[in-house]
Amino acid sequence: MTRIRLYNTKTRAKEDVAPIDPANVRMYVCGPTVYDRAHLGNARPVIVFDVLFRLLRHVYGPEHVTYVRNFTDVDDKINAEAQRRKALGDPRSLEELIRERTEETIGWYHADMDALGALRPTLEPRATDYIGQMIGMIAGLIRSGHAYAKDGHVLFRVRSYAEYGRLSGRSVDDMIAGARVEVAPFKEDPMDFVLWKPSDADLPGWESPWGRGRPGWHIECSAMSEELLGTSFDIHGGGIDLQFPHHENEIAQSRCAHPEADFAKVWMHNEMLQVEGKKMSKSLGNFFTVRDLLDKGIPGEVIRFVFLQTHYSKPMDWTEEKARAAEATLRKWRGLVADTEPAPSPAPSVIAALADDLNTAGAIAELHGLAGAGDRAALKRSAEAVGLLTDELSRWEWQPRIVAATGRAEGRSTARGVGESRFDCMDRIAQKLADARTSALRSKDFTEVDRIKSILVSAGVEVRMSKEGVQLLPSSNFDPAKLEALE
RNA sequence: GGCGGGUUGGCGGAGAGGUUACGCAGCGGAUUGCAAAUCCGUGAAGACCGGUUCGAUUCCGGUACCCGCCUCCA
Repeated sequence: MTRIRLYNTKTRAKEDVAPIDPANVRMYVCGPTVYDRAHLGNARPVIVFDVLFRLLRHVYGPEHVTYVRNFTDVDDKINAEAQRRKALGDPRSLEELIRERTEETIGWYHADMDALGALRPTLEPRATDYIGQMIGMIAGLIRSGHAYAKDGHVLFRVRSYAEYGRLSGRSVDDMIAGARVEVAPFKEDPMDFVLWKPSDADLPGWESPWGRGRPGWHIECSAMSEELLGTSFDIHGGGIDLQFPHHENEIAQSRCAHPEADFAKVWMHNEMLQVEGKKMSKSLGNFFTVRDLLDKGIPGEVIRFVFLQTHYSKPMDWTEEKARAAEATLRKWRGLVADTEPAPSPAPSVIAALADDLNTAGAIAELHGLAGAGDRAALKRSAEAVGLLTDELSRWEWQPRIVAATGRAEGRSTARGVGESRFDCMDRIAQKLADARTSALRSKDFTEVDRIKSILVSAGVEVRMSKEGVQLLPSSNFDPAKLEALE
């Protein structure tokens, strides 16, 4: 069996993965707060842990891996959006507006992540469906002295957990010394964090022993992971920015609630995304969502490829240049594996790269090797192991056909599935160009051929002409409107 | 201020204490009405200063610069 090695943030070392129960390998990843479209940075953990999910399924069997990724659907930003809509005159109740907002955001999230070729996790719990478990866990922490209630709030007593700060390598005293937070009056200690907080009448709330209120952010993940994966499980993932305080707090809550258990054995953190060398932020004007890129015509598969080129533990830079290069490579590979039956299993070299702490860049290098060797079946199957060259992601590419100079069309044609209409004119124009070229080759007057070609190029269509015939390849920025002059 | 990550050829980006990463771009050639694509070939690196070693880009220490977290942003 393939030995998977992963870098464990908790021990700061690469370790062999030894599942608690190989018949049910369990992974939890912190999911999105569903208040708006996912931005490009949100895609990174999704793709990273999707590759790990695929690898675990490959090694332990698809039915022996449980992957949980939550939706945080109770949050002040969600409330703010709902209140904004209400202020704009929407007659519905706040609860209805919140429900609508989270429902539509979850729908967007699924659509966008599907477009990136990410498999859906085994379970996608919503925080609001686990309020009871959270209340139970908080009550237990109060009983054991790890938490206290004050003025409708419940706070975790950080000093009661000696190992607090272990994951992120911080000491409580250092943090207090450098802290910039003002201390709320209901806190015993500045480091204590909220488990439960009171809700006003105009905020969503649930009845609890401490009054009507809502849970703090950190308790959600502790309660859901325990309910769905147990008190000890194999892998916990998320962005490096969650390492502190979110993951530190999760560990404190869960280990204090269940001192006999380990909680997560391996902690994995992906590094952040940058855009053209800078942090993505609204103030820098380089903030964009996954949907923005898809709408610009950049295929999800291209986005995925760009992400996989950088190891998850390193900061990654998104650039237009990378997207262009990735698209060129994928075009080449897709041409190579078209109509190819995948090999029964991925190339061992690809699996070996992935098993070495998810070395996706190394895996892609191996794929280049397979492509260079012309091993189409292995390329297709191996690429699928990292979620590339899958049939689900093939829609972006128009499968070009060659219109021969003899006037007869050859080969397969048209895009598969959705989006076909965009390319409806392609065959007709290709034929027109092929005809013009046939007569030009006789008359030696290429004026008309060059005219058609330059219009196509300006519309974002690559034109290839050879003695086999004419081939048109619309690129991702193809604009059908610019072809009107040819109609 | 505290904690953490990074610095590899023109660009992107891996592994390995001694032997070609890989891709893109470039250059030379084949092919082509032009061009593209394709094919063949090819040069190019390891921030800086020390140390360990027969030998380090790879291990250790320091310096510089960049980035992130410490604020419910993945």
